[in-house]
Amino acid sequence: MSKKLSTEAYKGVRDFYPEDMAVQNQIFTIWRNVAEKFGYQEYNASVLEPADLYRAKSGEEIVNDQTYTFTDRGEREVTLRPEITPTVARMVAARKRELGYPLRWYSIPNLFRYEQPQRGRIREFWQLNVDIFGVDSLQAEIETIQMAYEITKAYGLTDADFEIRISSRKILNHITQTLFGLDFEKSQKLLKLTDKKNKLPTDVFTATAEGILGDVPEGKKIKQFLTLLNSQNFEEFTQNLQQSAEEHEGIRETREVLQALEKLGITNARFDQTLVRGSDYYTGIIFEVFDKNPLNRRSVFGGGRYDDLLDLFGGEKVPAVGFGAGDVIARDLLETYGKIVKPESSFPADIYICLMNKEVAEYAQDVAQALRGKGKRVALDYSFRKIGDQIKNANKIHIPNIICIGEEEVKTGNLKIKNLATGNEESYKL
RNA sequence: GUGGCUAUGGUGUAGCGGUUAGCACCAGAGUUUGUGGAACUCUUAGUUCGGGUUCGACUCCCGAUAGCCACCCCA
Repeated sequence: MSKKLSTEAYKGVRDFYPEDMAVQNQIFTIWRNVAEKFGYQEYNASVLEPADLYRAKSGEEIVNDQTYTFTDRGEREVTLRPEITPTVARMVAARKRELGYPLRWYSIPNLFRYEQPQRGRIREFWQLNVDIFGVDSLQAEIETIQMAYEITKAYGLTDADFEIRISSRKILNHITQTLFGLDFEKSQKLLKLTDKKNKLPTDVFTATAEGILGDVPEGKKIKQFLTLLNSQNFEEFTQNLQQSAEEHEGIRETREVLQALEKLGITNARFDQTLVRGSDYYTGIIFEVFDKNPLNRRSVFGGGRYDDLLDLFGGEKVPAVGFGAGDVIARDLLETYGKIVKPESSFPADIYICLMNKEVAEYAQDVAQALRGKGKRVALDYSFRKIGDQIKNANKIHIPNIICIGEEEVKTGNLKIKNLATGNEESYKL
């Protein structure tokens, strides 16, 4: 024999044994139920996309370092999709004129990212993506946030376990560009820093911000910046923003969303000026669902408005709002909050037919087929072992009822369906 | 990409510079049992891989690989 093959899965990807698949299906069911409850249609696409699709939006560096990209035999550069938003944007743009708006679409794609695996981050994962196209108004944001809220509740979290953080790119850009007069590049830098505020020591954060703002002599900007970031709530923030605050679009929108959510009974939404999100394509409201449990402390959902993304494909604008939710964190949450459905309750079959010897095989097949005709799921044991061993096997693979077939049953046609858990017997005649 | 920790039968683990590498579960064989999630007996199977130090390495050192954690990044 030559070198033995490893039984391990490829780095950063998972095998789904039946018990893992059961959990995966449980998660997908939660996602599908909520998406369809809100009238969303499912779509999908190939995992392969031309590399240019991601270069256009994310830049060369991200494509080279963080995706699986290769050259095919026709010299085309191909990437395993690291997200599906560019794909859905492409699909919508391709049929822009013939699709009816508002367009509500969802998908559960597997995505690939070439990263160092760690808790909550692996190389292949599944993600629910929900997008609504063609809605200018804030109703789109409100609706998708409501969906994120419902899914989080379905994971088993209570309102106190998580919070919905809401921010606005319009406000953030207003601060960096209008208020502080930063150019695009510096603005991006400051926003990235803002996103990390809670992770960095205060003095490091302040020093770095000062460097970007570059007003060392007076220090007026940095003072104002810190005041804004340290605002305890939305009202305090708007007051600190002063002058044009009331008229500013971002402020108005954020207030409207917060109020609408409260009216819907969603009380754990709050404004968070340090929420930025990595993606450059967001144009308005952005939001995240955040688990407050110290075990997770991670973003469960993230999304926002991206009105300009479809411009990449030319033609007129299509406004869009969407969010994504990963299966890895969903699994962690279901585990944390004890919502995993035990595999014992998901039987592969209803009835297990135990054969005493080879002679009864044909008869047993007939019985099985008759029961299947009545909508029962039936599996047979072909080992012809001792009846005790066959029952043991039925228990191991979680089949609740058995029928034993030997010479006597074939002769008389009297069958007994026995429930292994309760011991109850039910007569059955073929 | 960088750093820290880890790696023992299929699974979970114990242990040691010289041991027949121990235990539990699982699996397999057999005995008993026509209805029981059974009992009893026996068996198989392991030091991740590649170097080095040593009389001798599962044990110590280096490298690779994989896992966990953190950084980076996070679409």
